[in-house]
Amino acid sequence: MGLTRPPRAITIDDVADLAGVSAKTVSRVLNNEPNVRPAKREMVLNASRELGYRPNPAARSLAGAKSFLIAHLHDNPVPEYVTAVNTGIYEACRAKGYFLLPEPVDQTAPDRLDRLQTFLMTSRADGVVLTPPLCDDPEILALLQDNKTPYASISPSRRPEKTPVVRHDDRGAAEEITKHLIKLGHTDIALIAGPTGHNASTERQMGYTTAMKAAGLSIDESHIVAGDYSLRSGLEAARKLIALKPRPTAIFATNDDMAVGAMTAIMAEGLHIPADISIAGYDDTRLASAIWPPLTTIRQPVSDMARRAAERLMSQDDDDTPEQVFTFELIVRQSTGPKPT
Amino acid sequence: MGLTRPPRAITIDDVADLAGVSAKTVSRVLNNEPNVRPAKREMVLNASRELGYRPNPAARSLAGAKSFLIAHLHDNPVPEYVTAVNTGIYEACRAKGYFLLPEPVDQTAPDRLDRLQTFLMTSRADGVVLTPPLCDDPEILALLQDNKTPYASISPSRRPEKTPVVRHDDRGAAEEITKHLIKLGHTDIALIAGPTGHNASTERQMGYTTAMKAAGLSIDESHIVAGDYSLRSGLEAARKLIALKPRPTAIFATNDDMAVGAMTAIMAEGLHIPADISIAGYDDTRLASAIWPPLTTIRQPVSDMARRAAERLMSQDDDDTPEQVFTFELIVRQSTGPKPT
DNA sequence: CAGAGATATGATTGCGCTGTCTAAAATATT
DNA sequence: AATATTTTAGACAGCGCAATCATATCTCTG
Repeated sequence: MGLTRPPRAITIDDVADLAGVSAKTVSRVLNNEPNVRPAKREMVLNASRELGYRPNPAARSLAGAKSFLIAHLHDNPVPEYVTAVNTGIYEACRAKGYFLLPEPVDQTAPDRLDRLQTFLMTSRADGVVLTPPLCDDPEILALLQDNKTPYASISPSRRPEKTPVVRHDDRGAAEEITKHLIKLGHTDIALIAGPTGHNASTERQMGYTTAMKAAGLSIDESHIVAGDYSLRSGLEAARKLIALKPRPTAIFATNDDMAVGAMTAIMAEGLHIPADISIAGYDDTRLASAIWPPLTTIRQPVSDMARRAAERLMSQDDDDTPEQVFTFELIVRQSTGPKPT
Repeated sequence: MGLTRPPRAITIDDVADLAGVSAKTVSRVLNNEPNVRPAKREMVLNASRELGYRPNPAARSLAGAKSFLIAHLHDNPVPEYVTAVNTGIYEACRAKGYFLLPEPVDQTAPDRLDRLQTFLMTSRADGVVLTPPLCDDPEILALLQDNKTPYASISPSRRPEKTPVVRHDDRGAAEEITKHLIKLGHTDIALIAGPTGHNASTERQMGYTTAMKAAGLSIDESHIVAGDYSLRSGLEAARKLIALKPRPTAIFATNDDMAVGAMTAIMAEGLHIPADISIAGYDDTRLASAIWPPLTTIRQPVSDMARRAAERLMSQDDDDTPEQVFTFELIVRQSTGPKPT
């Protein structure tokens, strides 16, 4: 074993020799540079294919002053979200011959800036993708600018100037799912809100309010209960809501975890979903489709957004549309149904 | 802005000049090579610190024929697991100046080997960490060997020879959690098993059987229901179990998702946990501590195992202990209680 | 069909670091 | 004290590629 392997990796010169051209021409072809006649281009491509040539990334980086690395700076407790973002960036990178370098950042750590600085210098990443809450950290943004490292933000609260931003329409989505409940005949619709101060949380609550007002429905103060995005908080919020008289016939929880918590509380009470109460969530997590009944929810295209963010970082063309808003998807499943008669 | 930044990055020669030594000596110091007098070592370290020098990774790779990259090949649908493994590898890498390169592999894709080959050649990763099910794919293992890429496996079914392996004691853990239920007085203990053919699943079932037999308890055939690790399957399995007469007073589900599904079914039936039925899970996912009542479960130190796997890949010392077994942790929460009287 | 202009190709250099080899300094040995 | 041995330090080359610039080839124009 091993004897069949070449002792030395194939270099650009090997390809050049086989194709009968200079190394520079091979380089031009493989980097899609102009000024190569089609005939030679073909020869190079054939030779390259025949030898199974792969450029040495270290050499490319050193000579070209590019690392072909896109970093993903993240500090989000939800593995599902992080993974989805990773996936999107990965796909964009793969398509362009880049690599994804995930880098966790502890936003509460006092030395986070030092560590980030070290990371940027040692990795030499060509660009970084920022997810909440890091994309709202002014010190981190400043550090990136000082380092002249391009960055793109996913769903930031404030929009940094002149940098690519992708987001999705939280408010519109919340409005849409509330409308869905209204269409089913519900009028007493409760909201389990997210933590205050959280941007998406505020937006989602506003969407709910907008839809209710647009339908001419009054919003009872007691129908809005705050949670903290945890399953437990959803459970407790639902308990309060169930106790109300008259009882709301539908609950919109602003994330899936809280919705599932609410479902647990409701079922524990001997009530049925959606016969007695409809439940809607937000995020379309794995849980939403796993639980029974499966949850009506909103899917935001996290991976798509991340892919786009990475693409904008890698593309040459300057920012034409600096902010890009992605559409959501209302996913109707069995947890919502007509208002009980 | 930007004018304060140096136009050129700091090189090893800058450090060498400031320290009054040769570049090679700086290199020796920074790579912890021997044969540098303490005095000079200090000077180099000071100069390096003063300039904030960071070696250029591309140059290091090119000259040293090492990429300082550890890849994580994964094909697991559970984001939590993937993230935990990533975290462990990341930490090990960070400590040694390496970087983590995650690479999803679609085991069902017909071109998976080509893609993997390309990945190995283009990334030049120094080593890869394999997680199930990839670590049991003979073709992938062969490909890695052909490429002379060192690899370490986490919880493989079969143990590849002469390669580092880390695992945890599935059987022992299942035995332990079953014993926990027995100690609480339960005798009719049901099992929601995992998919057949899955190694961990088999082991966990064996642990259950062992504990039951050791306690002199008979295992009713009807008390063992197969699931597929999905929440839904746990729900359905629990429905069957609840319908039994006499009803089991405890259920051990071989993963948390199925346990939560079972809890949903039980509560929907108007039964109480753990007053009427105790539930135990496995894996200590985020869900386990989020749900109410929180789930008694087993925590396997996934991140620790991954960290160790990566460390073994990076360490020079040849495999002393080729297989390393990690201990589990029984986490007792409120979902299990004494047998109802 | 000659010369200007455009396009295509190659020779050379250097990116920043580490491996190898050799020379100098320190230490050990007789 | 002189030599042998080991340790420490530096000179130099080269990793594989892309940028630069020089040269060769081609196309167009009058």
